[in-house]
Order: sequence, then structure tokens, then C-alpha cells
Amino acid sequence: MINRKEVTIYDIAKELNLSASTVSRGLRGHSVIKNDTRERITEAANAMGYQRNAFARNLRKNRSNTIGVILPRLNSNFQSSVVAGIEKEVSRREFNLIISQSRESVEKEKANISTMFSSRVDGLIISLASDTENLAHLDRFLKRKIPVVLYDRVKSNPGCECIKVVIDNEQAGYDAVSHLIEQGSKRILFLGGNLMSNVYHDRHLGYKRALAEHGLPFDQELTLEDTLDEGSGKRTVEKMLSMNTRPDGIFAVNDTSAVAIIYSLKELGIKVPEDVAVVGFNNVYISRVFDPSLTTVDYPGEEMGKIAASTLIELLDSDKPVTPRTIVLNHKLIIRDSSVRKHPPV
Amino acid sequence: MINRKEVTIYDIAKELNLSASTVSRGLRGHSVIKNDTRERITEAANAMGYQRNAFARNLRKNRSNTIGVILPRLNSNFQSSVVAGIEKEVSRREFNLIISQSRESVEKEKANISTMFSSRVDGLIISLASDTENLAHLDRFLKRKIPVVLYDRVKSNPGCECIKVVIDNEQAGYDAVSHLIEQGSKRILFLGGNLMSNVYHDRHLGYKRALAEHGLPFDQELTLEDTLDEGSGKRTVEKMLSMNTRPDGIFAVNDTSAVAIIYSLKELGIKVPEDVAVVGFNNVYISRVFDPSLTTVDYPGEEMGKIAASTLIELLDSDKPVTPRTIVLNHKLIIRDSSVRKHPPV
DNA sequence: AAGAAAAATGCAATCGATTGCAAAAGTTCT
DNA sequence: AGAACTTTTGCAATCGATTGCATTTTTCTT
Repeated sequence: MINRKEVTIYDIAKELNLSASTVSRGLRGHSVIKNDTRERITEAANAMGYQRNAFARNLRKNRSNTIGVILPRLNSNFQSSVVAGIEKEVSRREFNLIISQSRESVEKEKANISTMFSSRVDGLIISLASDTENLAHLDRFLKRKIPVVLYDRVKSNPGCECIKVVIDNEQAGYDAVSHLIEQGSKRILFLGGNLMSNVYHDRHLGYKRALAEHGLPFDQELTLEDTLDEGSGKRTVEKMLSMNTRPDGIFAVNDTSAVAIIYSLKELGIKVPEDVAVVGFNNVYISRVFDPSLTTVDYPGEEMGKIAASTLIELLDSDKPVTPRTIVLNHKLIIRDSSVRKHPPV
Repeated sequence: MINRKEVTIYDIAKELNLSASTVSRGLRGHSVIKNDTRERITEAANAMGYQRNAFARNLRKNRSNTIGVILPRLNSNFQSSVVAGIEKEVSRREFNLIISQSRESVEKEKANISTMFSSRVDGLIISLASDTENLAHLDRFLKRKIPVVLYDRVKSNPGCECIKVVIDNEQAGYDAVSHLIEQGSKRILFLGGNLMSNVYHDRHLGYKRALAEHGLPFDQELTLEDTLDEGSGKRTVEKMLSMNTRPDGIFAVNDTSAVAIIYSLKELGIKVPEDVAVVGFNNVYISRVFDPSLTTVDYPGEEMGKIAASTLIELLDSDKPVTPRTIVLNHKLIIRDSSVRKHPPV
């Protein structure tokens, strides 16, 4: 018993006086194997503690039963929810999940894609780094007909037969900013992340459309870009204060920065929503318990992951060619205290 | 060019009139291969777009170059930071990372371990589900000398040669509660998760020790267990209100629940810290910006992941037997407004 | 220049599971 | 009983990379 080697189908075959092929087929429940034999095989396999050698199988079948995920960052509320959703779905379908972070760098993203490729993942789920300009690095996958699903941070590419799972960021931005305008804001600041990224870019488009449709001017000075982390609050507020006319509304593209901004405003005695109304994005826990509670856009992370994964797996199972398509999930503006004014300024 | 098969070392060999063995060795920079030949090989490999077939290599070497992670939940601030740390380290060392969630269920955890085992991970990093009672399900790994590193949610098991990365939860609990006592709290409520889990259990021990050392009685009624999610605030506060003597201090074992509690208290007009002082655990973002800012225990998630991963990988590289050990990281009580009283009640 | 030593390369088996095709065993029917 | 099937099983090649050992080539020595 000590340090015994792995049990292989050959061992089982020898034990039962059968051939390895029969054992292999028996174990997978091939219908061509007699019931009685099949039972003897599975029994012996259990008794002997057989575990299929995935490497051998993968080598032979050239399939890894593994799905790769590449995302900018794991430690973000949104992203970790997505991964949770992906994991749930993937494990339900008995696939493995390998994960790597691009840490917002195309270079790292490329490296990750390479690794995933040589690990021969059966499919790839990816949310792009913010400085990714095109999908050329996905070519290898597409050429080999390995399905790729993009989510959230996506990009369109001529000739890219990918599936995308997103929300309508333009509309969400529009909704958020329209709401601010309805609450009487006239000079609305937009705090975005890297505007190359579709999510922020589209929300910015929505911002501009809302301004336009409500007859408000677009002022370039009011569009800020930031890393959107904890420090963004202080930075943003400083910039605000240095402006000639102070903004009376803020649309921040994530809750973290929205909260950070309000925090800084409160420190300076500037009142939210009375002096400045604020809307965030993501509807994370903090937005609910923060004071004032934060108006934000709800954004189904876990769901997005689930859908990305199940869509991908269905592609793997079917052998139809990939139909490029975009799945748009619903978002929802959740109105809370940070934006609602009892007496909107005139 | 259309749909061409994978390039193998045999193709390269044929191209260069060499043998596959030479190519194989050349590609790995084996010193026995002439420099000139090595160069020709790598060049040809690049030109032909060669990618090593991981399956074949794994099969031959019986090593997957993959590390498995099993954790209760991905979408938790703490856990996702840990995973981020693990991923960073693992990818730096050019390993793959496969991840699965136990969702706080031993059964799922067992299933995950099985999967990891048949995927032949080279090592396992695991944070236990809260209802895991022992490490019997890790036996298969230990018997095969596959190193296992436990982090945060650990368990001791006779005969388990595992490495653990933790913080001193007992001491952290003690620190938190001592601080509350110093601020004048006399009836301190403990809100924990499943007390079978070492993290909550140990913090509870620290709680009891602090009470004892400061001459305060332990009252079973004041020890509550909860799922620690958003809803725990309301539940906890309801229980508090139904008590004969209302607690004047609360130690909640995570920030989410601490914040939820304060939120509920504020709704009822109960003042924090004046009426009730509160300490949380984890030092997540919310604890910094919440009003009142939350006194909490800082807890190095990403660091923990990094250390777990690097320790594991070093084990893989060395062939020394595993020395079971426990790595204890420093925690730190961060004192903020939710617990500091200007005029401690007498 | 021959022989010894060192360096470079090749042969062939191996890692386990899978699978097309051939062979054997079992049934049915005349 | 023997032909004609049908059902079960086995043979042997295959998936690519790796590696111990043998063989060839090169370099060095005297």
C-alpha cells in the first residue's frame, strides 16, 4: 500500500482479464459494453481507487475541460461577483476554471492569453484591460475556433466573432444624468475611468446625450478621468473647488469614487444632495448604508458571470458555428438620498 | 495555412533535420545542446509558431504546473483580496491557478477537492467552509505528498502535515474587546459567524479572555451567531433591544455586519459610540468612509494570499519534506470614531 | 595521426486514455 | 447444423513531450 502508484485502466484490465479498451469504454458507460461487464469494471475501479488521468485524456482528446477567465482585477466588488457567477455555472457543468488578472495592462493581458492558449482552455471569458485597444491578441483563439465571450469591458473588432455580455452603459449614463438634471442640477461633473474603455466611454456618451436632450451645454472642463479608487474623492473635490463655477451635480462611474467624493465634500461642509447631487454606479453594499445613501445604477454582476459562462458552455457543447451576438442585461437606476432634493434650486 | 494543425517538436525536428529529442532539449535550454543548434531550434520554433503541448508534457512529467484554490466565497472583500494576492504570486512563478468555491458547504468542498485531485494540481491552497469539521478529505493529497496550505479558515488535524497562514484571531479579538472595555463598555455583545470556524471561535476566545482579564462577567446571552451579511444588522439590533439590560458595546467579527448594526442603531436614534461603542473586523473600504468611521482590525488579505502562494511554490520546488508550520501575520487594531468616547460613561 | 576524452545528437520506450477497425462470441433463422 | 447477423471485446496506433542510454561527432592529447 505504501506509496502505491496511480491505478490505471491497465491495472483494472489485468485484474478483470479484460483489455484496456474495454475498461475505458466501460468506465465511460459506452453502450457497446455488456451491462454485466460494465458493472464489474466500475466496481473494480472503485475498489482499486481508480482516478482517471486527466492529462492522458486531454492529450488524446485535445480538450482540457477547462475554461479560462481573464479580468482586470479580482479584488473589486463587481469583478469578484462576476467570477462568483462564472464559477458557479462552470462547476455545475463540471468544467474547471482557471483565472488570471491583467491588472489593467494590455501587456499582462497578452501574456495571460498566451498562457491560456497553451493551457488549451476550451473557451475564454474575458473582461478587457482599460488600455486594450483591439482584439488582435484574441486572434489565435478565434482562428482555432475556440469560443471567446467578452463581458462588461468589451470591444468591437472587425472580424471578431465574439459574444458579448454587457449592459447598456450609454443608456445607464443617460438615466443617471437625466435624473440629476430632473433634480435641478445644471452643471454636472462626470468622473470616469479610462475613457478608452467602453464602459466609461459609453456612460460618458449617455452623459452628453442627457445634457443635450435637456438643453444643457457640454463643458469639457467637467469631464474628469481618474483611477476611481479611494483617493479619487479628494482629487476630484480639489478640482471642483478650483473651478470658476462649482458643479451642482456629479455622476461618478462607480460607487467607490462616488462615496469618496461625498466623503470629501462632507469634510468641507458642502452638503449632498442640497449643494451637490451625486449619482454612482454599481449598487454595492456601501451605497446602501452610506450616509447619505447613494443613488446608483444597479448592475447584475453575478448574473453577468453566470450568463457569460452558460453561453460559453453551450457553444462548446453544440458544434454549430459561433453566432456573434451581444447580450444586453438590464440595468436599473436606484434613487436614494444623495441625489433627491426636496427643494430643487431654481 | 488554413486550419493547419498544431506544430509539434516533430515538425521542427523534420524541418531542421534533427531528432525530436534534440528539439525538446533545445527548447528547454538543456546545456547539452550546442549553442548554435539551440538557436536554430528556437528560431524555427518561433517561425513555425510552435506552442508546447501542455497535456503531453503534463502526462509525461505527471505535473500540471497548476495550483488549486478552494475558498468559501469569491465575492467577499477579504477573500477576493486573498485570491488577488495568490494570483499575483502564482502567475509570477508561471503557474496556473484553478479556483472553486465551496459556498460554505463541506459537501461542495469535498467535491471540489476531488476535482482538484483528479486535475492533478501540484498544490492546494484552501480556506475551509464553516461547517468543515476535520481535514479527512485532504488525506488523499497528503498521502500523495501534494502540499496543502490552509489560510484564514483553518483547522488543526492530528497527522495533518499542512502549512497554515493565519492571523492571531484570539489576540485580535482580545485587542478589540479590551479597547471597548477601555472606552467604558461594560456589557459587550459578541456577534460572530459560525463558531465552529476557527476565525470566529478564536475571536470569541479573545473576547472572553478580555472580559475575564478586566473583571467583567461572561454572559452567554451576549454571544450571537449570524450569517454576517447585510441583514445581520437588523437581526442583531432586534435581539439587543429585547434584552433586559441593553449592551453598551459590540464586537462584530466583520465590518459588513458592524456597519449594518450601526446603520440599524442610527435608524433607532441610538448613538454610536456614545450609547453603544462598536468594533468591526477587516478594515474594508466601507469602514473608513462610513459615518461614524469604524474601529476595526486590519487584516492583510492580499498579503496572506501572497504568502500562502509563495510558501506553497517553494515547497514544490524543494524536495524536502513538508515541515508543518503556522505562519502568523500581524493584525492591527485601527481605532476610529465608532468606539472612542470623549466622556466614557462611569 | 591514432587514441582517448568530451560534447552533441539520436533511438526508442514511456506517460494513460482513446478509438477505428478487426476479431471473437453469441443469437437467430432456415 | 450452418449461414447470416448482432453484440462484445481486443489489437494496435495515436496524442506530444520527455529521458536514460547508446551512438556519433568533435576536440584534445601525445
